[in-house]
Amino acid sequence: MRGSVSPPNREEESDLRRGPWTREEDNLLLHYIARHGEGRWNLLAKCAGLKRTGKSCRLRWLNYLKPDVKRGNLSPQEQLLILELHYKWGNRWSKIAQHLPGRTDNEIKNYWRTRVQKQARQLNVESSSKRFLDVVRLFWMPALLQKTNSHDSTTSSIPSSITSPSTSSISPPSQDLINQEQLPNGYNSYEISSSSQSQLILSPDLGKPSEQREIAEAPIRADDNVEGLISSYDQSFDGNYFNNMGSPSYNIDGMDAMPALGVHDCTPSFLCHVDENDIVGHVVEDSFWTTGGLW
DNA sequence: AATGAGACCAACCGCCATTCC
DNA sequence: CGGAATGGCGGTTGGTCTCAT
Repeated sequence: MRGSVSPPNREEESDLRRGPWTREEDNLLLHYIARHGEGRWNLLAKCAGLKRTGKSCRLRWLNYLKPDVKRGNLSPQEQLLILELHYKWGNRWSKIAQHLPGRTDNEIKNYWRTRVQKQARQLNVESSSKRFLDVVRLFWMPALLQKTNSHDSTTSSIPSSITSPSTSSISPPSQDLINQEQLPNGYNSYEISSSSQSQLILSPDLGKPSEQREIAEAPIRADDNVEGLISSYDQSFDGNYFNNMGSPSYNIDGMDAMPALGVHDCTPSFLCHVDENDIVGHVVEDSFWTTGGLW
């Protein structure tokens, strides 16, 4: 038998506290671990004078009190990494968490359930399905990547905040092209402005947005067959997220992009909406493009 | 100002594998 | 080797917060 702590009897069990931790409990746990280290959680709980199960103490420590636990929103880089790793490993939250320093499996799981699955629901697609993975890979990840670029590059002319695309998508003639930039992986960004807003448009090298309008396709609706479009991307996928001229793509609003899929107009360019409030912190992984073949 | 819906997240639960005696 | 304790994991729940009406 490991250790000498017997399981709580009925009386002790009814005495156990549950629910949110108090500051005093946190202090007890912190001080005990500082002196004696972690592990042997049932014993620890008892010795520390906590009326909690060992499991509860362990969870509190790992998910909240441990000094290296990072707080705050997930950065675009971290989100990218989660999408990438989930694609590889599925719901192996702890394994995924190992690759995001300071993030807990619980946090990643919560992120997946609240953000990612929500998008899948809105698309009427199983979040574990190939189809949804394709959507994530082809539309969401590039949007996040763009957020990453716009946040990381101090010299970039890509605006840090880009407004939501209108449903008409492509700029009317009254809008001015205020900046054009060649981005890595063979696509261009166009920053355009009107009196009320600016938009960032990403596209393969097809010319200015106003010219691209010529080949715009009919709007895509929720019940349209997205699969065919996805497979057309797959066929031409060579490490970039954009195929050649003539293939349709979607409006997409960064993190909140997925609801837009299927309900906004379809255009031959790629519209990003970046909410700068989402951008916090940094993470290291820079391997995304270099591992493009994986996708 | 009240309230209802939805989002978020900390905490719990149940199961399983491992460790220890 | 068997049984009990423990740790770890993924799924779920419920409380709180935010925002729209």
